[in-house]
Amino acid sequence: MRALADRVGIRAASLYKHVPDKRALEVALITAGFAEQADAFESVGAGADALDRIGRAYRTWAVAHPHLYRLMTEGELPRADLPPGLEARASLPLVTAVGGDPVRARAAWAFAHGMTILEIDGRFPPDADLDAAWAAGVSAFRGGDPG
Amino acid sequence: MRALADRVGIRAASLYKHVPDKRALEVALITAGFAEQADAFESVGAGADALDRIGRAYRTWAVAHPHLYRLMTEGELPRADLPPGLEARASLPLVTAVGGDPVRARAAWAFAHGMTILEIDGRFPPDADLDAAWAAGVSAFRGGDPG
DNA sequence: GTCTATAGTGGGATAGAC
DNA sequence: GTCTATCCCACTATAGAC
Repeated sequence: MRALADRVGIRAASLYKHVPDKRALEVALITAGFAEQADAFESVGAGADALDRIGRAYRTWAVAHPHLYRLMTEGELPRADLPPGLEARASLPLVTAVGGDPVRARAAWAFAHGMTILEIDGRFPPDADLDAAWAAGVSAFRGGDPG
Repeated sequence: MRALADRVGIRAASLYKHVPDKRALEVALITAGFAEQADAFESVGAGADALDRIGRAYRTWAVAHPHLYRLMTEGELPRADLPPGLEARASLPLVTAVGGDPVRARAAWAFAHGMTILEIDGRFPPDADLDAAWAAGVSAFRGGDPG
């Protein structure tokens, strides 16, 4: 709260005239983040390479907002305090891109999140080719369902 | 440190007679964790379903040690303070299971980590079938490389 | 190797004047 | 809506007696 107040140019105590507590502020940020993500994913459109383009949009957005991405994906999601339908709206493009199967979409999301959070946390070896890893994952989830 | 001291039955200050600081303790825990993981992954053996069994071993171990798993995968990895070769030993079974391609192994690891950390953090919807999602991911990375 | 006591830091939040 | 002043708590770590 103090760091934020510094950025805004006021004292930390003054923030509590605008927001009840720290968590409410976080929820507002998370809400804005999901809305931005939804816009980004919807803008890639449909087509054969939709999954590839969603993957790129996912990574690009997260790397551009690493702290917000971490806030959005770590710990309990405050579903009750989020605008109804927002989470579904942000995830719909991916579900569509993998053919409508929510199970497959969940797996693809786990891959994307794993790649992203490991990159943000600097966990990959310095020489790792992350573009290639993303391509391998996207290609794995693009193919027909053999299972 | 106080919670640990309580568990051990001594005062927090006394811990510093055994370990220089908190980080050294964490590094010791991380080292033990990787050794345990390596044992678990090596014990699945080779074969056509090695990838499936490694996936199950990965998830089982992580869910059994959620706090240690988080400690091992969050933030910077203290590579310089880890026993040489330990990280490689823990990851070798996966690399072998995906056919020796480190890029493909990296993608499969990202999927496994994504599934795992999202499950530990309770981020999946309550009705999500995680067994099915794991199966979908494993099947995606088991198939031949079309990309 | 254990203890008590304490230093030092940081962070969330409130009270009340203006 | 901003400020100053302050409270309260949690936490890592050290000093020094035993």
